[in-house]
Amino acid sequence: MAGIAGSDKPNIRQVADIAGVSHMTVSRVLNNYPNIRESTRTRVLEVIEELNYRPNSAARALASQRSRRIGVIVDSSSENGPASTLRSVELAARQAGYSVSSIALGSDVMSPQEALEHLTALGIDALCVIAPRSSSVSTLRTLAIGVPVLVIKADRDPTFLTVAVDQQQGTRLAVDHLASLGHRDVLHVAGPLDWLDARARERAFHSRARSWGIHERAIVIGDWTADFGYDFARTLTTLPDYTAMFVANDEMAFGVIHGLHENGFSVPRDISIVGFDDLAVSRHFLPPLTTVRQDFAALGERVVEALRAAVEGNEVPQRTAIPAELLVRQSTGPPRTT
Amino acid sequence: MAGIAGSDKPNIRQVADIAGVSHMTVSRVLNNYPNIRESTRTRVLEVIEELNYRPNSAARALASQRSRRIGVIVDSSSENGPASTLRSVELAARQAGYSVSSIALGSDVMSPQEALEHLTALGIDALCVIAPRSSSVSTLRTLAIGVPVLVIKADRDPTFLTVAVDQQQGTRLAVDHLASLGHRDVLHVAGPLDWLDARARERAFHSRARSWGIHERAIVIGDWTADFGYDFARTLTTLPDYTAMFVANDEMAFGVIHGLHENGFSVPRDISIVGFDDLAVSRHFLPPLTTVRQDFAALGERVVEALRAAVEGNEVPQRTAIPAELLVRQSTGPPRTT
DNA sequence: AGTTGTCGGCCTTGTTACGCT
DNA sequence: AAGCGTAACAAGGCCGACAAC
Repeated sequence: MAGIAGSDKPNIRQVADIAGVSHMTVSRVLNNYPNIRESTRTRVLEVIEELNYRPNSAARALASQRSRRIGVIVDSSSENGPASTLRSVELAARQAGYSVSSIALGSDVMSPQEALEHLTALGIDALCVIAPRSSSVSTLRTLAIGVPVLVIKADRDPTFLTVAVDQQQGTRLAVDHLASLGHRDVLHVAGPLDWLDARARERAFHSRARSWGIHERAIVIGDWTADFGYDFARTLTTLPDYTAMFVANDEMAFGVIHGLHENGFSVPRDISIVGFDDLAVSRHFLPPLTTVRQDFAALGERVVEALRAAVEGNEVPQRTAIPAELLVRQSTGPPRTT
Repeated sequence: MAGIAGSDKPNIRQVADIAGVSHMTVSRVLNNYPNIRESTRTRVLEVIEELNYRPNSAARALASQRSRRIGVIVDSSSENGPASTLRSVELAARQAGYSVSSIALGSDVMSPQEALEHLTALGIDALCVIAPRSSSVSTLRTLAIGVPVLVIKADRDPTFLTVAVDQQQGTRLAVDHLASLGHRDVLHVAGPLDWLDARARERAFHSRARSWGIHERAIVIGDWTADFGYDFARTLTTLPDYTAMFVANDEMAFGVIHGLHENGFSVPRDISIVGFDDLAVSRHFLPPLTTVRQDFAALGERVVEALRAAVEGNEVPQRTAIPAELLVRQSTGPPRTT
């Protein structure tokens, strides 16, 4: 088309013809087989460069029965955690030569089964499940999948590989921070308890609170949204008997602070607040939010490492925990002295 | 393997054998060809159901030279706008029977060329470019791509299809709001001007400000981050001679409010702030942020509609603009009277 | 007689082109 | 002409055969 003949996409045999070898030699060069003479390899690579040849991934997937694709099922992809995790998985996957196809569950009309259908129809070598509710995990447990499955969750699992940020340790950081400021009456605003992360934080909160002798009380169960936090805080018409809150994510924490403020209370003077996530805006909230940061980039890398090992038949780390980090800002202070 | 013979994935010929037809008939049933007797179609569909047969997408892509995949290049995928757009494109694509492969530009070591390389190596039927800088668009303009390309940007383009939220109209809403509150001295805090959206908002701001007789002044050019907004606001040790700011995105607006607050100024009493995006937390910021909302869901649908039409050879809408919406909250009020 | 390097043929699964009733 | 079939093809990978050193 462009004057020069053969501007169509070259295939492996054209490369072979020009290099004066068989198509299999080209294939071996491409796949780094050992038994190729150096001069042959160079010649082939030159022709590949010259023609700007790129192997056709569909043909490759068909012949090798390997798609080099990782399927990702992501629950509530609009939440910060899941979204960040997904992006980090995508990045790590690409760097490992894999592509990613993701399907969002949650608000869509999309069950785990359907999502899995879509992905297996696409042809995936491995499956990663992000930020799942326990119900999603249960469903997946009943399904025959045929490829390695990794679930991003904190607890060890008999069926799946797991990788996660250490929710327990992150929660400990938060509770220890409050306790060392002197708080002995702390409310936990949890996420929906069918979410594994929410459950893990809730359990860890109770356990750590107990060991500090923090007054045990009923927790509040939210839905991750700032709206919930706001509505809840607006119900507090008088100062409650606790002096701090450990809120399961930053968004709810924002809502809580907003609601408290509208009711005439001040953070941290009247109540201290610790969040979880460290959103980009958290340090610019009024007041800047003390929160627990999760290293999603590391998470994505561990995920891809593990799945890749599983796919390629190498030694697989059965479970990986990534440490969390506490960022102390201005939403926490000593308890009020009334 | 599992006792029953043939627990492996069935292929089209096995379906054909059991249904007593040729594999071509099965193919025709799958692709809704017209000339198939109803009874044959039913029989084939029954066998497909029974075997739980799913066509192999790699084989399909190889034979048909169509991957039913849309490649997406997304600039700064961590920003809210791009991220939301990407998710909406993914959703719309899946509903249209397409899959999506996305590559993030920006902080990564990844040029538009490389991204395009990756995607074309994967085999895509169409390309969508999200939230691009003008430099990315220029680069792409020089590249022969071979598939329909849609760029999400506000201006018409000779080379590419375009779809976008109407930045000009959205900006008008913001400026009109401030003007009708009485503001005649407004500062624009822009995004990086090599970003098409930032540039569009800046142009629209100037044009609309002029028609209201708003005092012309140098704009401030930021980088979309809350950190920038904060640093800028901290430089304002005394009240400036303007009474309102139109900030090009909510994140910077958060930073600005934070910085103003630390300098002892109050929003909106001393200065009114309008943002752009409507993040989930914007309504819970202190004060809740007046902002311009973009309908990303509609955006994704239009994108996929247009690309699909282009791929399948139907009538293509060359350019689509989606209206924006102003949300008036509490970060804006009448100008201070000093 | 072994290694090392290369070749041709057949395989993957579905679609396109054409042809026969 | 509606309804279906056969052959060729898409772009690679696997494997046995065989030549060269």
